Amino acid sequence: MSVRHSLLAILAQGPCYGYQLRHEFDRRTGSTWPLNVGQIYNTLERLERDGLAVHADQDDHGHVYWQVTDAGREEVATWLSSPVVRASGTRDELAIKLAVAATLPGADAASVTGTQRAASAGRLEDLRRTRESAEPGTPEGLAWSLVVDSMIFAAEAEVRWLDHVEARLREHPQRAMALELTTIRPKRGRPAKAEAAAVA
Amino acid sequence: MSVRHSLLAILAQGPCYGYQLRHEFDRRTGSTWPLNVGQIYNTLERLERDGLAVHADQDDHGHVYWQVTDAGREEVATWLSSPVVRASGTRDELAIKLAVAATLPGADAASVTGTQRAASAGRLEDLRRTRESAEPGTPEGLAWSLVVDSMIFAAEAEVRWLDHVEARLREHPQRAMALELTTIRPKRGRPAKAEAAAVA
DNA sequence: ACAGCCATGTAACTTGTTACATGATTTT
DNA sequence: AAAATCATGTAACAAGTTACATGGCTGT
Repeated sequence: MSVRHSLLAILAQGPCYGYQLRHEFDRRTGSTWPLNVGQIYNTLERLERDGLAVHADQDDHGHVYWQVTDAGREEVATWLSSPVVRASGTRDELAIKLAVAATLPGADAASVTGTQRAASAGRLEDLRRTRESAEPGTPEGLAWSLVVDSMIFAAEAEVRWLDHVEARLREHPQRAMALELTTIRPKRGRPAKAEAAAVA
Repeated sequence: MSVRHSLLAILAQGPCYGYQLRHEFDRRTGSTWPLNVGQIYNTLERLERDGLAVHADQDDHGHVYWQVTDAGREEVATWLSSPVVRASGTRDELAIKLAVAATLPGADAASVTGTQRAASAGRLEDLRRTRESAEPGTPEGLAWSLVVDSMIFAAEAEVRWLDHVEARLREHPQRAMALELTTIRPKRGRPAKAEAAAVA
């Protein structure tokens, strides 16, 4: 919901037209996650469907402007005043992957962590190098550096966790974590529908 | 794609039926992100559609078994041997939100970071308390502790980043980061379609 | 008898995302 | 004249997610 909410929040600053919204989003997020233009128009239509935004008048140039509604403004206020909750609902792809790989008798968890560690460490280096080339003065530069920093902090945590996992894997051989497939509750001799049908 | 891939990877250990797959996924991820049963059947159908899994025979109990195909096995191998790339494509909800909030003249970025910091720190405490209650011996406990640790590491990084952002916000008043809405490239006097139509 | 789990499935819906069509205007 | 950018939109799809319908079996 972050794209949707972001666009709505920008719109709450004043009426915008579609293309402009992309521009605003892109420079605010440091062009880190560029938005496909089509998505803007989709999102605007969905915002309208949900009563959070409406069409406004066109300007001299024929730009199709959009405006936030009262409900939309409320939605933005709620969004800004409530934390992003990472608890449940947000699945961590990497954590899932490693948990599954580590408990899979047929997989080599150590090689998974190895590959991932190399990739994450490489990415971290890239990010740090990128970080140097920040233009400190401009507002765009400030916003951009915050975004890059968030990625750096996350990548550092990822690498630390991977080291931690590798240590655990060294302590316990994978055999200690592997989970065989289980039949949920083996009930022998239960006459099943299919069997019954075959008998009949 | 993590759910899809996880289910396929579990399936690659041996034929499973739907309900069993949920069980396997849940215990491997420490029941941290419980899976709605319906999603299993959806995913299985989609895997079949994509040629990665097929129906197998039913057993005595009438369980509908599924089997991985060669293409599916290949897919699993590729998944396990390639890193999760967090670079582009993966949007960080919190980073987006803060970047947008910080550059919005009408928003109070400091209160956003404050709320989020409190929430994240609270969550971190919960996680650490949860961590204590790990059953160390069992394979399930080992896998579960890895998942919890990943969340702890991530939450720590989040709190650290938020502190970092708050420091930056204190250095620069929000005015220094705020971005006014811009007209992309103001072109005066351009005869627009709408205007031309109105004139005609 | 009844609650609850096991088990399969279907239908609908959400956000995010891309590919494409279309045309005006600007730059080279 | 051609290429690039501005601008609006449409159509389709992916993955995830939920709600619901439908049964059989199990323990109390």
